[in-house]
Amino acid sequence: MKISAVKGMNDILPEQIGTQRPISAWQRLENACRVRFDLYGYREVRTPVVEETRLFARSIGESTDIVGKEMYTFSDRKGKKLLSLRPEGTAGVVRAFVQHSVHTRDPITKWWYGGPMYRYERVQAGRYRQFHQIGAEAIGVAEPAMDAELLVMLDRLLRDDLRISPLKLLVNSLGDRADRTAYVDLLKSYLKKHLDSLCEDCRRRYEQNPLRALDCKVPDCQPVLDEAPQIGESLSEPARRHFEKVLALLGEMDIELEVRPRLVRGLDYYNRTCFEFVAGGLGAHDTVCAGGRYDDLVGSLGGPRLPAIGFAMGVERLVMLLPEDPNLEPEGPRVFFVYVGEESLETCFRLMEEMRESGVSAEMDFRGGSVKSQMRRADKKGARFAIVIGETEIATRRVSLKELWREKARDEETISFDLLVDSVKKRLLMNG
RNA sequence: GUGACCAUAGCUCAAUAGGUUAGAGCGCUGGACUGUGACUCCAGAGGUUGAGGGUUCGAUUCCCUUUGGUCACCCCA
Repeated sequence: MKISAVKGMNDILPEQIGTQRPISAWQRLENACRVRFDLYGYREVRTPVVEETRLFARSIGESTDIVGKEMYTFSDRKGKKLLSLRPEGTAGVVRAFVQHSVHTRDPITKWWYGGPMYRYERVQAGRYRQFHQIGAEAIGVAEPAMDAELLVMLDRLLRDDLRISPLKLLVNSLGDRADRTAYVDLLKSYLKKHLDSLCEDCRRRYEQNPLRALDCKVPDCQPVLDEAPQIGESLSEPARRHFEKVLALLGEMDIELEVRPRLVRGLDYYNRTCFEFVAGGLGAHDTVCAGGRYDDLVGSLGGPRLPAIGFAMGVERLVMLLPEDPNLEPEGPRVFFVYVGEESLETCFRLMEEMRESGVSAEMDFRGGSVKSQMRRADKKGARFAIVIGETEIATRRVSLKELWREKARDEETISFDLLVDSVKKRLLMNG
């Protein structure tokens, strides 16, 4: 019986298989995030993969596709509670923040998180059922500088640290709740007049979520949408000033961006600033990072009425775009021991461990076989040195150190057992 | 939920019009060198042609069903 991984859930292997990047690419991305977030005062938080379903329903929105049809939901053994695999990270993080009354210790909380998320969707390029997000949330600051700092941090991370290119930052303001409801009314009455020139999907959106119609890609819809009222015109004075300040601060830092009046977000909780980083070369899903302000969410989950802003990055999408690492380390052992006969196995075993204890990676092939086949393996693993140990070496307590990689370098020098480790270390220090 | 395309060795792909024993490169194992890799040469292992059914003297090839994969729509990171 051959069992393979569940559809849409992928293995990440040490080496590259097909288009699936090796785990080293993931590690590079994760390390870059860790370093960058630390620089800006974000601390890591880890929350469970499973939460009560109501948490997601309340925060993400009952009417969203995510909650309506994409969650992995089940009842636990006792049957009382409905649980779900998390479809995104913010809800759980905010829940943890509220549950532990974190705001009582510090009025400002900056947290980052990462891990697998789950959505039951048809898989497609850049979209999986188990996928990974790395995100951050800054809770407690309403000032526009917070928005700007977050965007500067992301721009530096994506552009400078990860070298994602091409990359575009799109921003918009959704206004406050009242602005949004006023605008939705305005938009609806406009769309109503043009329903017959809109596509089928847009007519459905008109009923369900008019804002999403603005995102429509159907060419025939564009003329109508271009003429549609823009949310910018419906912003309250404070919301407008907030947005302008964000843009001013970003301009100050020479952050390149595009204001997209038609940019909206899929989750219900966003207000004011929202943004998206889009890259090329990913098929239909070019967004690698998205987020925005959610000033009402913490309060609505039973916590203090604190403003917040956050984002999430799609790890699979970013990893796919990560340029090859120019200075990739050879991952093989530095030293490979080759043994000839049972007695030399013991000697190799001991010397190999001595090598490792002093910090030099070493391996051997316990399966034995011919010296040739063991040497082949040493080469294949990318070892720097090979050491063959047989009867003569044991008798003289000396080994010859063969340097691989080099074409000629026949400098097989004999070294006594006692000096072996030091000698290898010295050579490693001398040239790489 | 809707639609399109694909499926042959571990990987990438061949196989004339439906024809005999399904091939190649890479990888793997071994040998040439009985204690020395990488280069070269030689050999070997590895296939229910995704699965099931049908048409046919004969199916990798044509038809149906099914499973899996890929991509797009919806939606989203």
